Amino acid sequence: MAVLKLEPLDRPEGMTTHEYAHRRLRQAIMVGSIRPGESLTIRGIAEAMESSPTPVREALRRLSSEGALKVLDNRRIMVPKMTVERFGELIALRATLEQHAARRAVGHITERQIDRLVAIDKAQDEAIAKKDNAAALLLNQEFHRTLYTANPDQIIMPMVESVWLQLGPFLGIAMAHVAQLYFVDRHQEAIAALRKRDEDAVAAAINADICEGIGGFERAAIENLLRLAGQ
Amino acid sequence: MAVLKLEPLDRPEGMTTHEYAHRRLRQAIMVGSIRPGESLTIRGIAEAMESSPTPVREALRRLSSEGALKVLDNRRIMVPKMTVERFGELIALRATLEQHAARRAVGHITERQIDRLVAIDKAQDEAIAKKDNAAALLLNQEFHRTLYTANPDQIIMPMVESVWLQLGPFLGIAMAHVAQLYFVDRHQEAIAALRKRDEDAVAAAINADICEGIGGFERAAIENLLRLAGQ
DNA sequence: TATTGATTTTTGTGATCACATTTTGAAAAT
DNA sequence: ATTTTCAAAATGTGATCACAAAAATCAATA
Repeated sequence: MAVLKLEPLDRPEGMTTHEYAHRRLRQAIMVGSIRPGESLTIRGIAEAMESSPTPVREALRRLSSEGALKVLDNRRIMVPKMTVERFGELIALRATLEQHAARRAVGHITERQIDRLVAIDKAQDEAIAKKDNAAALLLNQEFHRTLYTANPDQIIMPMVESVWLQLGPFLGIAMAHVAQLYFVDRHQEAIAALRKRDEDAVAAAINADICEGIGGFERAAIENLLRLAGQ
Repeated sequence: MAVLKLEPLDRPEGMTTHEYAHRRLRQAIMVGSIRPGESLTIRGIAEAMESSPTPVREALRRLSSEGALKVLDNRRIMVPKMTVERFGELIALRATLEQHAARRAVGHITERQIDRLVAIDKAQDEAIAKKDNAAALLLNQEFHRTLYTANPDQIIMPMVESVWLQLGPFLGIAMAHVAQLYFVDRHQEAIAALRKRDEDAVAAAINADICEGIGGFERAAIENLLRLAGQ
């Protein structure tokens, strides 16, 4: 059996086993440490995290509902393979979703929350300077999440996270094969637009942030990466 | 214990128990037959469908990941309550998601598939004429699903279904308190735009279809409905 | 050597059980 | 009548077991 490497995560008291399993698997998928196509076994995962099949199955069900995993006809479970077409769909959807989420947040976000965005952006820049890809990625996500959740009635966040999760394996491949991910972001542009409550400008900044960031990969570069990773 | 009424669904051979439980619960939520706020118990559901806690728990996990159910701090599970704000968010998100999905389908859909849309629309009109609300609702969903899934690489459909599911309970309330749901749709406009491969026109038709359909409820009417239902 | 066939192992699935926590309901006290 | 206390019932959770299906292994055959 393929040995599943699962980074141990800290487990807050009161967290259920299936929830913990969900978080650990999610994390592993997000950073691309589970190879697409590699089939996951319930017992294997349970053993790797020293628990039993029941909670692991629940975690797997959730992850498949979140689009992070695919159940085959054999009832086998795997990380979906990435294709150029799927990648294009994911980026386009991400742009649409996050522009919508940003627009819907403009009317709710407070100056205090915008200050927090500034702080997160600063921390991300520092992580980039230190060439800490993983930290930069996490801070980038936190920036976007903080913006979108400023809307208290927001219901889109799980969908945004789903897209991030489906993009995760590709990022993992990219980080493994590209010496250094060069980050470009339009966060300051977004912040300025937020201060002015300019909804269109916020949406434009978010759109550019996505399209020039991860979405900026050329088709040839994507094909190359996928080939390198043996997809 | 509150007796849970679960409409028996036909179960194709080979369908697992948790999958069957998922479908039955989903159906019940979609038509609003589970009151928001009513707490669901695993054992109660298992008993109602003559199975055991394990597969029911898996179904509940999936449904909560799909936004159809909410887990409270008590670990109790319930259908989320509807508010005017949430309703507004759901409609706005639905419009954005489905316009995107429609745009992404225009380049892929075949004339044959458009013919199928025509047939579905005709069937829906007949259901409306017969005042069969449930059938009309299902056919309306089939129309939209058929359009969006014309794109073979589409990844948005689960999200669209999630919004439908979250809107479901409200529809249930509306159908229970309004004598007759009057359906307005822009399907023929969408079909004409599809034949012309006019992406903007397709998106406009879908947007109008949503905003003038379920989204057309006035704020006062929504508040009234929610109050009637004792939310 | 490649291929078929049978046997063994692995795997997904769902029922059951034990345990801890929560909820409930009745009795007692204020 | 209201609140508090405490025991009983209900509930979520996770480990274990049995069963069937799928996969893998290996021997026999072409």
